[in-house]
Amino acid sequence: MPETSLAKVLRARGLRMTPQRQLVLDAVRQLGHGTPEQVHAVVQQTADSVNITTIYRSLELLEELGLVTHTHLSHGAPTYHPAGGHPHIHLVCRGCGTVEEEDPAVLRPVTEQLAAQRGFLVDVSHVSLFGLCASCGAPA
Amino acid sequence: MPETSLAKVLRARGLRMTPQRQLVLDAVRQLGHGTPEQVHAVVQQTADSVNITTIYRSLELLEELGLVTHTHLSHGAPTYHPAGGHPHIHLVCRGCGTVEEEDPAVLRPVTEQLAAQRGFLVDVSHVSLFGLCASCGAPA
DNA sequence: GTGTTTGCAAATGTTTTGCAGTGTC
DNA sequence: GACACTGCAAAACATTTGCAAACAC
Repeated sequence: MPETSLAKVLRARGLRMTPQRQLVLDAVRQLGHGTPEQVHAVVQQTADSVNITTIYRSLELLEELGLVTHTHLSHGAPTYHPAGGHPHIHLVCRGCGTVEEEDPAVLRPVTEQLAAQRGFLVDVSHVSLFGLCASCGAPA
Repeated sequence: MPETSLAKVLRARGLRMTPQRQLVLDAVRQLGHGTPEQVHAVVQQTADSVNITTIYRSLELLEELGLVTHTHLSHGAPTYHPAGGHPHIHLVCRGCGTVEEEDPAVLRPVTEQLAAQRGFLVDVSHVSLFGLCASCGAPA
């Protein structure tokens, strides 16, 4: 995980390296997964003048560059997370709102069946499952 | 599937039967699945003066009554569909945008594993899987 | 007639866009 | 010194709320 790869990737496209972009990427990595607002909050801890608009634009760019990806969780809130690392699916708890990550391998039986049966190719990198986590599911 | 059950369900709660509510329910059933805007469009074919606000309020009410449910699809767009019928999961094609329905039973292996391993209880009624349908997945 | 429901308008929250100034290369 | 990037303000969009008029019961 080369920390300076961002500059390199940007330059390869004729784009420019800026502190804001590095901060946004760092924030996503630190959060693991987070909404644009959460990313904004983290970035502002270091540079409080960074505008929310820049967060949106940077996230979009980083996604184009393949450094982050996003999914849509419960209420439709977009959630960004680092890409390139291990792929994973999301387990979203409706009780406490916690987001856990899980190995996409658990979906194997499902994806295989859907492919064989329907020809539908599931994009496992964008799967979110809703439900109740261990703490919320077990009554008190 | 009693078509007049709406009036009954409403009355049981001290609520009132209105044409708007029936139209919204009919529209959801006709669409199979649709966003509030799509529902609005369908309702307006019959009564063009119905306000979008009423669509939102009716959908919320119908959901409370257990007659429809909703999930969040790709871009976070809320999608409503009839409830009480057969439960199902959604297969959303990123290529053509088509939404197919599938038997939640295919998820059994996954839900069992997550329950045993993590204590996470998946709500199968709200599952959406993204990917490519047979037509879009197979090149031309 | 009473109380619920509707439609309109305005408020809200989130994301996008335009533009002039700033900073990177 | 060009041109990309940022910040600010305003626009766009989806959804929610307040309120008076209209309708179901």
